[in-house]
Amino acid sequence: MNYVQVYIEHNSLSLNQTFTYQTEQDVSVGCRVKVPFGHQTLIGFVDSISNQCDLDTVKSVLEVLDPKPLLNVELLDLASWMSDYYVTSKISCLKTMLPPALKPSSSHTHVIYEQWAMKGNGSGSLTPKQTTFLASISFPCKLSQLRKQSRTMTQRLIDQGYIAIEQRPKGMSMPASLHENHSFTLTSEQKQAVLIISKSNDTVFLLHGVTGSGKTEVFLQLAQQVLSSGKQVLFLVPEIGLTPMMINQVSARFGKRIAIYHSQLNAQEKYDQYRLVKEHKVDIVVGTRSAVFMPFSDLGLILMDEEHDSSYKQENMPRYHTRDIVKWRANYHGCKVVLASATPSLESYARAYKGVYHLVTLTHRISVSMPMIHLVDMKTQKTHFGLSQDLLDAISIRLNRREQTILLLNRRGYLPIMRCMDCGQIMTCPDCGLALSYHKKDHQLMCHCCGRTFPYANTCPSCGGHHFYQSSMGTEKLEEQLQTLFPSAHIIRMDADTTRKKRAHQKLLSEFERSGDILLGTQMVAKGLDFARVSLVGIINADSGLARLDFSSNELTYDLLEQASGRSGRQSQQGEVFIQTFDPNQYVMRCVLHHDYQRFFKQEMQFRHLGMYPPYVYMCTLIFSDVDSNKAMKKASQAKKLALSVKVLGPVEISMRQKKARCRLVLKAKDQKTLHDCVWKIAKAMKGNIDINMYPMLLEE
DNA sequence: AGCACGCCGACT
DNA sequence: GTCGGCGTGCTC
Repeated sequence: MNYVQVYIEHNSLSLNQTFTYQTEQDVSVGCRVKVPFGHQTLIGFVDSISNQCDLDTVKSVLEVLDPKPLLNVELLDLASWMSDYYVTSKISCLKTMLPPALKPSSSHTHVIYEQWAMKGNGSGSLTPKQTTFLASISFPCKLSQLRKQSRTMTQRLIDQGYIAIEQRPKGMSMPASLHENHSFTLTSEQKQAVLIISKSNDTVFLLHGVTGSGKTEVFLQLAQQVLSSGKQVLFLVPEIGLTPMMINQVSARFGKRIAIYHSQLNAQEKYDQYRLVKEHKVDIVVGTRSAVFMPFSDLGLILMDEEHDSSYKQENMPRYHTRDIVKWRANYHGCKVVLASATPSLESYARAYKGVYHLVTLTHRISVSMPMIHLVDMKTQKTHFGLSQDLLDAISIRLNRREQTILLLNRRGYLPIMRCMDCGQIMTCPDCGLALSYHKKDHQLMCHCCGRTFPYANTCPSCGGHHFYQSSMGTEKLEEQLQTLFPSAHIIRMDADTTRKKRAHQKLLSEFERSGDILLGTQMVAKGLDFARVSLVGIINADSGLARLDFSSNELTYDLLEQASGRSGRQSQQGEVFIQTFDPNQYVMRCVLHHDYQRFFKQEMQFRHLGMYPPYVYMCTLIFSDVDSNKAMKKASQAKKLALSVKVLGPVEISMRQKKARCRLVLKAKDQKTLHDCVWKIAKAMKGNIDINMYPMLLEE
């Protein structure tokens, strides 16, 4: 008789312990089992196995679900470390590591495959017609497309092996491998960077390269070296939808032995990719946050592009940061890590500054110089619908020259705030207490915090008035107004509303590349896009991020402005950027004006030092919620009494969530271990009735 | 997290 | 007398 210690499928920290069951079946550590637990039957993860037990009541395992462990030793170790490091339940860590298909009680959804034609090395003679047909094909392409052109010739070419067939899950794009035999000439700076990283004995590198300095090529060269030594490479990107060019480049270079893993894949697709890695059938994985848990056996290099990006931090439990996981795994595999960004996180740059990371810098753009920045002082400019005359003139010039413009407005919807002209009331969400936005297309009000929608009746709920202030605007309204100003322009709007459908990103972007004049959108247009004809970027409301008074709002604003600027003038002509601000002397604006990251870093570090914020301290937020706001406050105060060894801010009441009032404590400590121990102490005392966010990137929820 | 147990007030 | 509130504590 064997006894197994299992973690139960409950995310609560109060159940973060093993329970012992008996079984006669074969089981190993890392398998899932079905067990009775109280009045319910649940799925658990086997943590350890023993042949004796000192408990008097032990129930039996009902069913062993996996013949083989789902996770290897490395990943099981990683889960333990994560659970401890982020003060979360171990089961939540184990669950996030698995593709959804392997999560408990998943119903397998079937994928539809489609056939792709690949270039094959066929033999046998061809007729002249067949030869020209074969030459006209740009591989890879969909087989159905070829069949449409000529069914018989396609079949003949397949039979003779000139066309090879590959099964691909439907919807997965196959990049054209046009660049296959392209020669890659590196600038001396790039060569130097590759050399330093590959020759050095250090493990973590911070590659700081201005936008357009060719970080990708450095990545690809490093990856090539590691791949040729037979090891695997993990290439992390912030969000797949926003970096299609990057994916195309990587897959064009490394062809078939690549797995692409991101949140938009369905369960089956994810499972397929997961298995490819597990069975060592691929050598390189390109993916988002969740790809950091791929079951590599022999990892040789981890590349993390745009390392400062906030999408690397998971906002649900467990609230891990990909960078931490990357470093842990690199340490386990004894491999190198390259963190790269044009605007590194203060945390990483501070570490590089201290020599903890090896700093490598790329200062030159490859083809053209950095874009010219104009700070537009909105206090003195005359404006039309929130657009300054300078920016409007610049747009007209681009339209005449058939060049493209990108406009950034960080608010979606039509009217972001509905304030009644009669009583001054703002319409708010009953669940969150935050302002509702009016969306004209659906004719409804939406809460951008929880997504709840309400029908719009053009009536103020408190006084019955019918008039609302029209002063603010979101992307939907901007699009409408731009269209009246430039009636013949082809305007494409990209925000959370227009990209809801699968693959909508790609559709909008390729439409823009083909025939668009103006691309307008929220944050998502600021990053990673690389269009040759874009020579103007306009940032409509550059100050909006600074008003939030979060410790990281300056950093986020600098990052957004610098990244957005980088979209302008990437290939032939020098780009221009118009930043509309009410405070052009603010230091974030000054630093962006001169593309001076160093100066921004030094100034911001001073501010962080004065305010005792990261990276000078380790920080954690604790949120207590209750339908009764007094009770939430009471819980928070109670917890505060336990936090003797660290500095505590709060409790403060923050916005509601799911009809519950919330109170927040912020804990800070100079020493990581002090903070860690203190949070665990509180977590145990409060029995998990608490929302913990270790090392948050933002305070505001 | 669920769910039972248990200890108090107000109702056919 | 009983129904039902939700505080406390247990689940191998």
